[in-house]
Amino acid sequence: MIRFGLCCLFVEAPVRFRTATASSLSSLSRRKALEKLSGLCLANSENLNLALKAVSGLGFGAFRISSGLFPLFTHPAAGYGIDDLPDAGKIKGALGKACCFAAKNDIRLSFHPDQFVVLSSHRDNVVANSAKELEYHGMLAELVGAEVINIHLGGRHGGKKDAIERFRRNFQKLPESVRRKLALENDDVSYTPSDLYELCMGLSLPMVYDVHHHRCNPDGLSIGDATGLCIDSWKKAGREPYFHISSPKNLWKKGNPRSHSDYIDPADFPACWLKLKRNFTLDVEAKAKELAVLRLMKGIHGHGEPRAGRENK
DNA sequence: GCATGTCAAGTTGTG
DNA sequence: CACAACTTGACATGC
Repeated sequence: MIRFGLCCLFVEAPVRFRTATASSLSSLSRRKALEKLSGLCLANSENLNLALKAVSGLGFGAFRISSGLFPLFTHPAAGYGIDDLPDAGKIKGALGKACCFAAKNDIRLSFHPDQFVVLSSHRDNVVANSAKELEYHGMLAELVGAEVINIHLGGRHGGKKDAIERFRRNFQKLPESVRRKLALENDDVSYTPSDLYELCMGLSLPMVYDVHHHRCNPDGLSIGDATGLCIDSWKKAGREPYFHISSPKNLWKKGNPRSHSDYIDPADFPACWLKLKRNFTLDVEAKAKELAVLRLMKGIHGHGEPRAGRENK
């Protein structure tokens, strides 16, 4: 069984998350700023409940929660703690409700902190900010019962070998509560599944397999082989493997193949995934959001096998 | 109202 | 060297 996952947003379902800019808050008193942030956090926590209901209603089994759920939480000037917010109690209540709903309806929750989290950076302040950001995600994950915080390894200053060592060192300094939720994903320019596998197994860190990134940044492994490595890394912890899929804009023609298209081209769905005996989670990264997930589900379950294609490239 | 420029942050590759 | 790409849209501003 494939557990299909939606990433962060909806295009059709009336669920929207709110945000604020640091500059707009800077003109307010601290008290006013915290009031405004509190309202946004509460609205977003309630919107998360709407999002999970929609996810469940559409028949999806996973949801990636936007990192912006608490706007500007780690910002150097505008940042705050949850207990600084006037609505802290209500916010925690709404998140607890989301947690229960997800558990009851078997919705797997994850986070994917953005590109600013670079544990392999050679710059101390970048690493410190990354740790802060991960602790924020860890706190939210505890409150909503999210299982996975998925990140990339990061840059490769000084060569991949050195960068991996920096990552290892900085990873080990993170609180245990954060470490046990982290997962590492192959990226589209630097680190391939082969680059990550040994590190992941050594740190008991599961590996998220993004097949599109693997096609952009290949390592000689077939998709089947890389899928196997990913499954291994999750099996070790007795957890369900996690994959990502997306299709490039412009159908692999010239231009940047890295940007995402509205829908998943059925030919981009690896045929070998249909033969897997074990359950897995598949996040669908596509601009048409829930419509793209629905279309892919229909393509897989409704009309037999998708066309086999690009098995290794 | 509505159009449009702007948002905290890192790293890499392209034109 | 500027800019786009990475989960992206929503907010703030000015007409």
